[in-house]
This record gives sequence, C-alpha cells and structure tokens, in this order.
Amino acid sequence: MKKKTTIYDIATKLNITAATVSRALNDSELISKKTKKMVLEAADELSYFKNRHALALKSGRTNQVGLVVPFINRHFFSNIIMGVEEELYPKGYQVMIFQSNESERKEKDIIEALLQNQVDGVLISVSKTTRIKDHFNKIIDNNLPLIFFDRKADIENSSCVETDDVLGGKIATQHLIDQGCSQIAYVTVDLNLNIYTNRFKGYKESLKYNGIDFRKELVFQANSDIVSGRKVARQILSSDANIDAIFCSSDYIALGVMQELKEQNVSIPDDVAVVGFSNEPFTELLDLTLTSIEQSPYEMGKSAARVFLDQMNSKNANIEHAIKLKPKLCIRDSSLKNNRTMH
Amino acid sequence: MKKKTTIYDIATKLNITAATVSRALNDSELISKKTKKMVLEAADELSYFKNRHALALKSGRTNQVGLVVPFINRHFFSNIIMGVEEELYPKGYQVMIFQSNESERKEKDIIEALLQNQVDGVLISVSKTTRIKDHFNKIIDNNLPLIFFDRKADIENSSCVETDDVLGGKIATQHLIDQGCSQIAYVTVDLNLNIYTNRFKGYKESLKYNGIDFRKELVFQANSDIVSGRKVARQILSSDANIDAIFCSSDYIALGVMQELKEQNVSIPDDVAVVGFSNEPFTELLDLTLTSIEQSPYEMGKSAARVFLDQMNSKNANIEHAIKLKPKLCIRDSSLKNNRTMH
DNA sequence: ATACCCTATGCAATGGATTGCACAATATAA
DNA sequence: TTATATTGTGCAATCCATTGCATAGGGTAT
Repeated sequence: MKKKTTIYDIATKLNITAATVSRALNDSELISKKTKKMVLEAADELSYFKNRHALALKSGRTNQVGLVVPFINRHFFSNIIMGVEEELYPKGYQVMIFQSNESERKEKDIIEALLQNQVDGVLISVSKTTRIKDHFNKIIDNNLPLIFFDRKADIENSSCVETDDVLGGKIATQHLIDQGCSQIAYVTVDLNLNIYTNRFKGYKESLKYNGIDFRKELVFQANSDIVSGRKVARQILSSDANIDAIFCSSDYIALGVMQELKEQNVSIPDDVAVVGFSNEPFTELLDLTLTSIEQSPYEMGKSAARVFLDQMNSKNANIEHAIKLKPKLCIRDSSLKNNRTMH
Repeated sequence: MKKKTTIYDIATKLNITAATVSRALNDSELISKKTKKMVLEAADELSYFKNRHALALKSGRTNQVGLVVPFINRHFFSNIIMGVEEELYPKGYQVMIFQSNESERKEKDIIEALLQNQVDGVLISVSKTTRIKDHFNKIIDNNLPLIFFDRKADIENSSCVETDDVLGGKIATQHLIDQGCSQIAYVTVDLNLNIYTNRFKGYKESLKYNGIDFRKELVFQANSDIVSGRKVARQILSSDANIDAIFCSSDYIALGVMQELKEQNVSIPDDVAVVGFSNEPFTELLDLTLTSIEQSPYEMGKSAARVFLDQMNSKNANIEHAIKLKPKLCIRDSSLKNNRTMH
C-alpha cells in the first residue's frame, strides 16, 4: 500500500518547509522562481496531488454543489444535468449528482450526505413522495443556496426555476384552435401535481380566450405511459363527445393515443389532431411525427446553475430568484392540417 | 454567516470533551448511556452533522467512487449509472458522476480531481478521443481499483466489463440468415473503435459458419445518425449489390435506413430486412418496430460495481477481472418475415 | 481500611494544506 | 561601514474527528 505524497514529502526531499512548498505550488509571489521550479519538479517526480479534504477542512469551502434528481436516466433530467454541469464546470465547481428514486427517505439521506460533504449549495427537483421539509430547511439554516428546479417545495429563502406550464397549455391549445379544431379533448395525468394543474389551466384559459366553451366531459385522465394512452383513446372514441383534437399532457400518452387511433382508422391529423407535452426525443422519430411542447431541460439546468452562481457571488444569500422558462411549441405532422409540407 | 456546529461546540455546551462526544456519537461502548443521550440531544439541538472532510483526512478513506462517462444524457450511459448507483449506494458508497464529453483533456482533469478527492476507486468508459494513458496509470500507481466498462484502455492491473460484441454481431447475422436472407449488407461506424470491429467480426464469422461468402462490396460506412443512415441506404440501393437485408451497427443508422427504404417503396422486412444495434428505446415505439441487439447497460453498471466491491474486499488489488456480458437479440417487425404476428 | 480493578472520561497527537507573523539574508542607501 | 528596505523562508496555529494512552472516581475483595 503506497502512501500518498504530501507537501511534507516534497519539503523533506528538498530540505525546505511545507509552507514554502505550499506557496510555491500556489504560485505565490513570495517565492523565488528557482524554488518554484524545484518544487514543481519534485512534485511531479513524486506524483503529488492536492488533498482536497485538507483544503476543505481548512477553508470551509469545497467548490462542490449537490444536484438531486428523481431519476438520472430520464431524458428530461439527464439534460438538466448536462446544463448544470456545463455552466458550473468552467467556474471550477464539481457537481455531485444523486438520484432520489422518488423516495422521500432517500432524498433525506442524500441531503444529509451533502451537508456532511460541506457542499457550497444544493440544486434539487423534489421527489414526488416528499411531504416533510425539514431537510430543506436544514440547508437554509446552514446558509447555503437552495435552488429548486421543475418541482419545488415551499421553502423560505430558496429559489426556483420552472417551466411556465400554464403558457405551455395555452400555446398547445391555441395551436389546435388555429388548425381549425374546437372540440379539443384534454388528457391529464395527476391533478395533484402542480405541473399538470397548470397545463390544464392553460388549456382552459386558451379555450375561454377563443370563446370556446369548456366542456368537462372532454377531460380524461390517464397514466403517463403508452398502454394507458391507448386505453384513454378507446374511451374517448367510444364517448359521445365528437372531438376533433386530443391534447395530451404527456408524450407517452399521445403516442398510445396515436397508435390506437391509427388502428381504428381515424386519420391524424385530419379527423383528429394530436398534441403531446415534453418533446421527448421519440416524437420526431415516428413515421407520423408528434407535435409537442419543448421544455428545454438543458436551458433549465443552465438557468438553475446561474441562479446558484448569482447567490454565491452576492454573498447575501437572501435574494430569492423565481424564474419561469417559456416553453416552445414544436409543430409536427400529428397536428399540422391542410397538407402543408414541412421543411 | 452561521458557523457550522462541531463536536467541540457540543462538548463545550455539555462541559465534557470532544473525545467523549465523538465516542458517544459513534455509539462506543466506553460511554455511559446517560452521556450518550445527553450528547445526542445536544447534537440534534445544535443541528450538528459530521464533517466528512475531517473524517477523510484522518482515515484516508472517503467511501466515494468516481464514475466517468462520455455523456450522461445517453440512454446507454444513464442506465449504466443507474446500475452502478443501485449496487453501490446500499453499501454506503457515494458515486461521483462526471462526463468527459469525449474529450481527452476533460477526462484527464476529471481524474486529477478524483484523485484529489481521494476516491476509493474509479469506474470509467474511455472517451473516444483519448490516446494517452498516463492518467489511468496514475490511478493504478495510487493502488486504487480501476474498472473500465464498455470502452476500455489497455492498462495493467485494471479490470473491465464489456459487451460481447462479436457475439452480438453473430446473433444478429444468424437471425437474418434464419429469416432466409443471404445477401446481407453491413453498415459499420468507426472501424477504429473496438466495439465496431468486434461487431463486424461477428458478422463475418456468422456468414462463414453458414457457408455464405463474405463480399466486401456489401460493407458500407456511416456515422451514427439518421441522416447518415438515409444516405447510406441510398448508396446501398443504387449499388449493384442485390441485398435482402441490412445489418446496421447503430440503431440511428437503421432508423435512417428504414425511412429511406420506405420512401423508395422497398418493403420491410419482405424485400429487405433491417436490424440495428443497441436497442435504443425508440426501436419499439416506431410503427414498424426495429429489431435490435440489447446490451443491458443497467446490468453492465451493476456488474462493474460488483467488480469494484470485489477488489475492495479482497485487499489484494491485483486481481484483474474481465467480464463479457452476453447481448440479447430483440426480434421485432423490421426483420420478422412470413407474416408471423407478434404477441 | 488498604490494595486493586473497572468504568467513564480526559489528554494530546494525527492527518494535509494554508497563512499571519517573525526573522534571516541580501540589497540598497546614506 | 552602518542603517534600512526588500525578498525569501520558516514557525506554528488552524480546520474537525478519531483514538491510544493516561487517569480519576467509584466499587469490590480481603
């Protein structure tokens, strides 16, 4: 077992003190060029590298931030991670990534571990099952920047970055109306979650704005998966509602819906236009591409990272930021009528 | 700026020494129940948590491992991360995730940072552009377990976990032959990368095994994307080769190929069967689902993590592991002839 | 009552890098 | 040549938790 090289080893070798070595390695102007050169060469020879823990212990700072997501392997979250990383890495921060698996318990553990690691801040998208919030307050109590993204908790002195879901619901609905639709079915997921109630709100506001009556019999519920999407499509088709469009609050539902419509020989988009939400990668790989709402997770990550940097720089950690990102409509085959070609 | 609570704060408050506090917190049997209770209460009151850096400094161990992938937001890699995490988290290890962006430079930086962090081991999938290997040797020199997954470098005393790509190439080719194909075009990506040469090798071996002559005019090259797939499909169709199947070493190429074939009214799989590689999620979301080779990244992650644990436990870090995971064929519409229905 | 043993706690060193202060060595000025 | 800057290094404390060794205080045995 080889012992790790320290500045003391270098000092001993060169018959100088560790203080001098430290200063030389940090290119202090107190040290002569000759000594610096000596030290650097010796350091290289002994394959020395800094011990970050000693540093952290001394300075109380780590240049590490904690990033917590429900799942790493979701397109949405992994792109947020990309955004955070790319913003923070050049500034010398290390991003420690953790996944809560939608478990409150694990989320608590992770935050405890982050605090033990003395991270300089925490960026987190809250687990679905989280009800308590002591662990978030612990972060605030320790005077660390706490930034929520996508899913937030109500914590004083924290910041958040989220998609403007109401707007997302609006522009999707408006687009369908612009395409000549007026009987627009809406498929929601879980009306307990903020994001879905907001999308629904946007849908209703858009109908109202266009003078179309809201009919609650056009609202359906499903889980966010293909099978559930097929099932809800069957429900919709067999109901009295004579719809000409279906707005799904999830792309997976929309995919299931499209599969079912196709099987039942309902023409998309002419008989029924379909719009999804989230702009999953597969939406543009389909034969009949799916119109959807892009939430720009990469931008969201960057934005959250910038909020963190802001809070770090203006030492006054009290500033709260609340950023809403504008979603974008990606128009594709499933909703584009009139045989217009895309280019 | 609130100062962080230390065991000294607790000691002062209770009029005892830090040593006693430390032992109490670690539930040492040297300490009386009464004192333990006192200490735990005080710790809670002062919202104390351990300083991991002090611990790491003292013990030289961190219970952290470094995990380096080219990109986090790829289905393949994010599932490897899942696997590693799920294996290591229950054992008390923290996984520090980094992405090299396929940059040798960044890969070096990351490894330097990991060493500075005194991680207990490194799991890495090498960046495409990496040529030097000093940074890998530095890990070995420090007597840390080094485990490569998917893409390896030739380093003594390191371990690796990879897919048996030769077998992957074989079973895909064999499947096409079983479907009655004999003029099988092969589209490769980069013959400098191990994984692609191995797939190609499997293709050739399978042909030979079935007594089919290898014809180099049936081998084409493309980049791993849809546009490139369409382009190569045009090349194939306009060549003299009268092919009845196309085996693509990437799903994205296969998708482009299928799009182009469809546009040119070539029937899949009856005129031309298509097989991809990697089993990307979209393969089963298409109207015409794509036959592909599943590499089980999740299992690969678990496997790599287990190798790490093995090396940690048997202190003798010299044991090299070399694990090859068996790929699986996922048969779908694009290659299944004879109008058999799937269920 | 004296010698001895436990039990619970304290003391002090350790790990590696940083940094304010002290001081030696050299250079400059008078 | 002596006094004064200037430059380059050394000393020692600090950050926090752990742990081997020492010891005080109480109990037990004789």
